[in-house]
Amino acid sequence: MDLSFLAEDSPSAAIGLLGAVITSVVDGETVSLRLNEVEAYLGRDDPASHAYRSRTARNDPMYGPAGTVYVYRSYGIHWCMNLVTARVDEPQAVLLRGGSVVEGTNTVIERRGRPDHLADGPGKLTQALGVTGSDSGSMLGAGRVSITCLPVSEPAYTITPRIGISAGVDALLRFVAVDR
DNA sequence: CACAAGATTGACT
DNA sequence: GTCAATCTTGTGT
Repeated sequence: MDLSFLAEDSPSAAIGLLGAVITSVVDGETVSLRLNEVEAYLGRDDPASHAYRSRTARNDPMYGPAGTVYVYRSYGIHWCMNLVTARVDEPQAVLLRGGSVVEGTNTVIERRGRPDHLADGPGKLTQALGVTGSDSGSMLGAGRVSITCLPVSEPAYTITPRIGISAGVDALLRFVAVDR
């Protein structure tokens, strides 16, 4: 799988991820999601980014190479998953906000504890894949998570401001696939 | 060292 | 629509 597009700036990488299929193998169970909602975070100049201030133990993976997985705990309860983009020491990432299950539906229903709303939110998507903080810092394809399919054609998408942030609210960096 | 705020979700009124 | 759960970072004392 050619993941070189992840080395571009996060907005470009985010668009390239729309329609891509991400797969995890956790506890012997394979789950695949087609991504349809992502957000770009720009790093040091982006007040909404975790890398806006200093480099810490949490955001350290953001400074790694494109294709690094960055997972953080949200509101003390959920895990949220990003894919690092751009180059080393340039802390950019794409937050995976939503997707549709294309493989392992039964496993996802079991993990989510309900038959619907399986991956329509960053915390839900991460739980569906079985990804936790222990996956943060690992590399796509080398750990439990990989990209197994890219969009076949240019994805149709809409652009909106990002969700759930209080700084940088004007930036149009959320990308939602039109044809889910 | 104390404490407020957060890239959210699900249960409840 | 409203609200609690729960932990880590960043900032101030």
